[in-house]
Amino acid sequence: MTKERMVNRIIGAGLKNTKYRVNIIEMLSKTDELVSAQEIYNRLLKKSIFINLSTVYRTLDILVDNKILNRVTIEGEKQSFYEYNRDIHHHFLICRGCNKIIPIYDCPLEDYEQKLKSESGFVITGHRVEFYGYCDECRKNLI
Amino acid sequence: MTKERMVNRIIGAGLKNTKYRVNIIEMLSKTDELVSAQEIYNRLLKKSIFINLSTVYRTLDILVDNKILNRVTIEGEKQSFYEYNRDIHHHFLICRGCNKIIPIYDCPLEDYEQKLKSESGFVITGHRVEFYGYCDECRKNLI
DNA sequence: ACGCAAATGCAAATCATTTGCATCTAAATT
DNA sequence: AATTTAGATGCAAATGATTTGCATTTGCGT
Ligand SMILES: [Mn+2]
Ligand SMILES: [Mn+2]
Ligand SMILES: [Zn+2]
Ligand SMILES: [Zn+2]
Repeated sequence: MTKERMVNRIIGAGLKNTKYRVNIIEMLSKTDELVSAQEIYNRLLKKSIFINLSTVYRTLDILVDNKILNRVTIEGEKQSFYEYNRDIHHHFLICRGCNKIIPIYDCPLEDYEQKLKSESGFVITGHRVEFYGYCDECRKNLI
Repeated sequence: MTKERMVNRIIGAGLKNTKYRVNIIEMLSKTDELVSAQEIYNRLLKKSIFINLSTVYRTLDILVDNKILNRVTIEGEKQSFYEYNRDIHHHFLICRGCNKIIPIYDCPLEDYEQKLKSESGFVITGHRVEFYGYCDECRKNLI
């Protein structure tokens, strides 16, 4: 993911090319972690990038609206998380021990959605799936 | 669900039997809707039951801790919703048009969880699944 | 009826997120 | 290159759901 491609995605969405937008896209495109707004702010600060927290929020909103990022909400967590949108349908495995969030690039629901559609009359436009449990490491610490 | 059984669930959990706890359990046990704390407050008010909103929250917390109710969070909604816990594993179908939430008493993930367990080394303790789309009625209004 | 721990009411605090408004900047236009 | 202006940003204050501290009340065992 070159800086040029990021700028192209920003401009392509009809947005102004600003350093903070590039910074945020850059950070998220380099990880598959889910990162909160506050954590984005903290990580930028660590790199001496002085963005205002409300600009972080506004930037995230706009980038989500333009499908450059995804907003993800996790059961039991009050803040939202963000990830770079790679246009790869996926779900999450979430450790209740260490709060690690692991993406799963696999979907068990494709067939089921068809079934649901015919049974319910609903037009299904998407779904969300999360698995909860304990990762290898945390499992060991469960006494 | 008789009032006596509700009182038994409360006492069985080691809690004091109070009118508000019974009122809230009673309300939720009579519907399969997901209801927010504020909406619970409003519905009680309509029946001239004058509970304080913070008591609603505290009661919900305790009843969730004691597995008498379930707390449910919905993608894109900031408040939590509550349902009576019937100990029946289920998921939800959510209409993006009218925000109707329909429980689905069926689970497409039982086999998949096993697979995931062996592949990831995770101990899986639960999952969450939601389907989003448009119900019959709202589909018609989609131009 | 008495005593105490638990439950409640009320007001204030908290926390993530949003907003109003003044100022600044990207980038289109002269 | 200077000018213009819509859109972006900073800052402080507002918001909305939820939580908390503390005084008062209530359920329930004695
Ligand atoms: Mn899927
Ligand atoms: Mn299931
Ligand atoms: Zn873990
Ligand atoms: Zn609908």
